[in-house]
Amino acid sequence: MSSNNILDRILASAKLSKKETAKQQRILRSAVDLFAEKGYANTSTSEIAKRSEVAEGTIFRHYGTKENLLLAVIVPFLKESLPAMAQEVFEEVNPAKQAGFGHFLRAMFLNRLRFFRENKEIFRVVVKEFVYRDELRNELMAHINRDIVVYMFKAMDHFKARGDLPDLPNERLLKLIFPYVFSQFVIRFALASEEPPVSDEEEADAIVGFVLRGIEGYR
Amino acid sequence: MSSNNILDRILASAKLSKKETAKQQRILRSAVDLFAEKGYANTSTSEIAKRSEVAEGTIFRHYGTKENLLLAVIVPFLKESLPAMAQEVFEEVNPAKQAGFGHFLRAMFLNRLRFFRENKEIFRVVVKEFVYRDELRNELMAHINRDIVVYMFKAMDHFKARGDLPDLPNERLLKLIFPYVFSQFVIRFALASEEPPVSDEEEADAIVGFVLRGIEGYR
DNA sequence: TTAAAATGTGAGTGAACACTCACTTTTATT
DNA sequence: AATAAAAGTGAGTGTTCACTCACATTTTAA
Repeated sequence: MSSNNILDRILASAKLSKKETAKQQRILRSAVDLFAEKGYANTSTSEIAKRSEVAEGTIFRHYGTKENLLLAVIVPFLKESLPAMAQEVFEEVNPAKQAGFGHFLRAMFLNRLRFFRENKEIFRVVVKEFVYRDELRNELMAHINRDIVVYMFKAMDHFKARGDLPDLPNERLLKLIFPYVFSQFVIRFALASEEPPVSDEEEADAIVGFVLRGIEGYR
Repeated sequence: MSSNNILDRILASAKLSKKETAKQQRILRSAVDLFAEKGYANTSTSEIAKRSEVAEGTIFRHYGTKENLLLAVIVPFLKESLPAMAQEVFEEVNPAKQAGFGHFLRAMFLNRLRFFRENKEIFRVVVKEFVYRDELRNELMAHINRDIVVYMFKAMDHFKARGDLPDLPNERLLKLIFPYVFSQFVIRFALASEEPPVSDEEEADAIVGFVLRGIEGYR
């Protein structure tokens, strides 16, 4: 393995993609399903070939290695889900336009809830491998800290200036809020076998309410 | 694989254990370290043999299969950590003796924090495999629901009767509290590379406070 | 229409894997 | 001290794995 880190390789491989063959799409679909179900390490390339009704050689013609196939699955998801938290969401969910931190948090929660639901299988793959592979996790965390957390801090400063958020250090606030919200996604989409029979809005109200009251105590 | 479920096999294999050889202990130690670091699927038995300075055959003499070795690692931990939550903790942390739900929760948090810290490596193995293996997770969850949740519900009823806890359905309360508390353990011991420079008591106060205020809103 | 490039194939390959077994060494029993 | 039982060994085994490659088919470009 060369000196490149994973994210560089992710971006590089994403650049290469022109158009996907029908067979490529079938390969990716099968890979996502199998990785989500049994994990990367327990899925063989011959199994993926069989399910996609494709010769095993075809997989390697397009992706070169099994590892690259995993990246081809994860890349588009990360490219959408992580920066989205920083850009798309921050526009749709513009802090300046929101009535308060609660509304902002609620909008973010609902936005990501729907995105993860639409990409449930890939989310499962990412969670599994995030826990399983230290190297991948460390590089992802570095990326998140570098690019995403900055935006969250900006939003928090905004609401703190408006007196809508207690004047705790940003880092402390994030550590109180983020694990709680994210654990809901992990439980719902990666661990539980089925979703609870509650509307998204009710769920959002409950969780945001919980978080807001929890934070308020520090004022 | 026979009709036995995992937990039955766990209990059966635990029954067999008489006394451990020095080499057996070295094997278990190496297995824990390697499983925690790279995951079960990415660790080979020859690697475990090498690190424990033991012939590969010795591993199979004692454990029969690689899968059984994993169970031999996980069993004692589960036998201590899960029932402990139901018995030891509920005696040491007797609901009737606690000033209130907050004190009870705080005591439980500190108790498990210390236990997981002492068994950090095994905790990492369990978390990794819990996320990675659907079958193991489902059986573990069934066990937790059957044996542990019952105790938690009893404690909650106790505090509700004393008016120390809002009169929400137990299930709902648990779903609000448990993910938050447990995610703290997962982040701290399974995902983060080092522990934060905060005293256990401060951490307990922060988290319990957060949870209590979050719940109180529902009154 | 034809050449070239891209896509697709599946038998084949070496390495790694979990596990076996005939045998040796150590420990426990009398 | 003799014997049996338990623990330990490592070369060997069959299987599975990711990956290759010479060739076939399809698509694109001129």
